[in-house]
Amino acid sequence: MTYEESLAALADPTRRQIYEHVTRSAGSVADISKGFPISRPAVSQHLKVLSDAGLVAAKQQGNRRIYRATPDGLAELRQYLDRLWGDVLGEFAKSFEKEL
Amino acid sequence: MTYEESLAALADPTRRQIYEHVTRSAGSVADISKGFPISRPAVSQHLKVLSDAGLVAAKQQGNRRIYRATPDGLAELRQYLDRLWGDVLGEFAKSFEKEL
DNA sequence: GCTTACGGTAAGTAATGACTTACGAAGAAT
DNA sequence: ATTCTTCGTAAGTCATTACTTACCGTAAGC
Repeated sequence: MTYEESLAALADPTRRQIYEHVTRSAGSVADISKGFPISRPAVSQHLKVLSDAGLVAAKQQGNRRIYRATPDGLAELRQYLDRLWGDVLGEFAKSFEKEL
Repeated sequence: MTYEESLAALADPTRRQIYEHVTRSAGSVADISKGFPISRPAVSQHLKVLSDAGLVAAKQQGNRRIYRATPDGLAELRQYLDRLWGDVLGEFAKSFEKEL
């Protein structure tokens, strides 16, 4: 569960769409698959990547697994970007000083 | 210059390293290439992707191009993640209510 | 019991993309 | 003027990965 994994997980367009869907409403794999033009195993594989990144988590409910979004992976990613943001603003300010 | 581009740009490990390097200190393509085990054209291609995403920008200086990090692309990405963060926290809270 | 629904995993394929070398254009230096 | 540096781009190669179909285990329904 690192920010690298979250970054790689959200980079793929369809996987990002799946994540956004889960973000808005949790559901079983079959439910989630309904809205996408790819096969159910493909969705399952995407959910595994999202799960490894800490972006979603599954709760077993009888025969089905309910996937829902978790804050963990996203929090890590936001923290990393905040660090970058600080560096960028710092260097950006320094570049102005040099130009004067 | 969309958040999708920034996401895809930062997903690749070596490209992310290049970006972080530029973040800390601006420099020419040759300068940046010094620290990496890949060819100069490869670095150039990575810089193009970063540039298209609005993460870096080049300033022509005679024969050389000085690349530096720009806030634009990173700002878009952070904004997108903030939107996601809100959705995730909202759904996360609702899931607690349901369990009680 | 048997069958049906759910979902993870294996294996194979096709597309994407990260790299290489080769080349060409444009400015600096001698 | 020509030589050298800088850097972008084209073309080709190799690895990664997103997808497919096929299969298996497990729980629910009849």
